[in-house]
Amino acid sequence: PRKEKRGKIKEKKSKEEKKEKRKKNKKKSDEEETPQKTQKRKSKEGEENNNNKKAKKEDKKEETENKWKWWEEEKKEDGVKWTQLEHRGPYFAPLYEPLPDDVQFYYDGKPLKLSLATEEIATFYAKMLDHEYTTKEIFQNNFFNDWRKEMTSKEQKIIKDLDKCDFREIHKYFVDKSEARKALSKEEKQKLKEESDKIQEEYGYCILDGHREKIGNFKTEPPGLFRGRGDHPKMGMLKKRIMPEDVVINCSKDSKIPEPPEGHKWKEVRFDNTVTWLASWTENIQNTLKYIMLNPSSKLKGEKDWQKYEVARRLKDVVHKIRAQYRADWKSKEMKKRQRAVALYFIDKLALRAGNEKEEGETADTVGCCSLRVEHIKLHPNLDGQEHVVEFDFLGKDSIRYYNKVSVEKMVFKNLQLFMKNKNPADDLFDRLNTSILNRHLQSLMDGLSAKVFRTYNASITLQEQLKALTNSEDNVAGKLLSYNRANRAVAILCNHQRSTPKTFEKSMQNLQIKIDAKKQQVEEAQQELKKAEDEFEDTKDAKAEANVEKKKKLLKRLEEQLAKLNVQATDKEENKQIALGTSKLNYLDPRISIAWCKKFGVPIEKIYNKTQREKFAWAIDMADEDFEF
DNA sequence: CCTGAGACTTGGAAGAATTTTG
DNA sequence: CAAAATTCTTCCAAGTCTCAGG
Repeated sequence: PRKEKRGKIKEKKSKEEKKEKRKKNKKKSDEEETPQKTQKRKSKEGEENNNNKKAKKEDKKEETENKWKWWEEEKKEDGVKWTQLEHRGPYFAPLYEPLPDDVQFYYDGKPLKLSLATEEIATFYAKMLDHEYTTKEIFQNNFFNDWRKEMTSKEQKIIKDLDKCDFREIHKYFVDKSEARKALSKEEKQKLKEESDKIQEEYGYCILDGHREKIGNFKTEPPGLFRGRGDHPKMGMLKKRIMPEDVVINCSKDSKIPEPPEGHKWKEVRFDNTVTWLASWTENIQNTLKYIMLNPSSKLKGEKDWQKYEVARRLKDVVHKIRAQYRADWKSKEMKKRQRAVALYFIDKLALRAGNEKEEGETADTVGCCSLRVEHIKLHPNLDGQEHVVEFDFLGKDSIRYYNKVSVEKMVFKNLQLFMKNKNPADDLFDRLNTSILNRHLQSLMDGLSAKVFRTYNASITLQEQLKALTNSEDNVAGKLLSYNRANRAVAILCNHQRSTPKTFEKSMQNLQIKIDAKKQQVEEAQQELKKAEDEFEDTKDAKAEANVEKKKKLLKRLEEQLAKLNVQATDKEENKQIALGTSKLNYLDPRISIAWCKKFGVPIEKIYNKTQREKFAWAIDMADEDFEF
């Protein structure tokens, strides 16, 4: 309680202090708004109903006024995460609604009425019918196995072959249903939205140390079929419905303890203030825990995030020493040390993940640095004019392929040859190393250092360097944003953050090209018209003609700018085809670097961070000025 | 040291909402 | 204004890493 008080007082005080600052900021950002935008807003004003607008405005006000600036408070003692935690417990997935009687399941061509539980599981499969998953044998087998377990003995006797099961009518029912939902009237949609807002309002927040904080995932996961990524041995297995009896609640002793749904009990209620989760349950596929935790905008998550970047910044001070040491260790007499040094080199240079061991047969076969196998690399003494080239080809996290050809130092190359000698393709490359050995070593080099810190550090430092190299202060905002995206992209490539090419990519690229061509045409026409106007002015020398010249000049300039913008867009799009920027932006790049860049070059923060991102990075937005250096 | 449990971060895809376009 | 395109949000799987206990 004492702590809480102190926090509150501090908050109040700081609020007053910041009021001035905020005012200034607001003015500034208002001014910075483009005229276009203001105009749009104005034109909207007329149509939109006043009530709505007012409500929105108040909403916005509240947002800025009530924010908890936890980063201005003193830290809690080690290991204690909160002193007060109150919430409503998870929101449970809706119960199964039976199919209407005219929607039937067919076995061997004949309609078959299923028991409720069996029918529910059948709908899981039916819903996925046009997904590639259902064509895979493992998926089908796992599903059928688990499905049969839940059948009545009578059903078990009849349903013996998945190929004889016809789910198409059920499938169609759900397709139609989702179409119908899309086609609802505005009012009906509004009503649905209000209902979900109400649930969000009730279950989506908790009270943490006197502050209302948003929860990240307040709903239990609905039952369904497990979809792993890549070649997952468990794909298609039945994910069971979570019941209150499965759920452990965590909250503070003196808080209002959440009520389980009527007729039910919690598995357990505990009061553990050394952890950050509000509720947990064990998931039946991998037998691991799942948690309900806070939203990234919360203090608990934000503080940790901030701390992560501070650790990475400390690495910056010692990284030269560490690099010198692992280079020296390449020549160590101890095999163990050599392997450690080469692995660390990969982690540092290529931003590979640590690579924990995984239980065989339980998950897809993926690897990281320490778990690389001989079959994952090829050594080329010479390749495409480069020496000592290592060709990596393996599946990493989420079964995303890592493919890279890297020219490495001679000593690394020699070591790799040594590590691979007399081994089978399926043998571990670093047979004397694992993540715990590596991390123990790293911890001894710097407090808080582990393998993943290198990824954070290299990502952030790369962004900072790239921004420095690419940004041209003469550019307009669009040009600067292209530079930002390119810097971001360099990081995403480093971290191997890939996405599948969007389905609409080719088409939208074509459309853009058409637009560019049309704009070029316009520019040419405008040039001709300007010429004509100039000639006319030459002849007549009258004021009207002069004004006309000015007008045409302006038009041309505007068109040229628009063309440039389109070209920038096209470049950006093409370069981004298979790169996913989101993960690095959200998890690896110290937000203060981006914010400092925005401030320095007069780019509004909203251009690089959307609302959610600004909420997550509120701490950074508040504390970073344009001089921030990572 | 090794092992497994536990807690927490990181990841792309899919679905929903919003904006742009024709 | 509807359809298409784009952006944002949700979903939940899959990593990392620490710690307790043998």
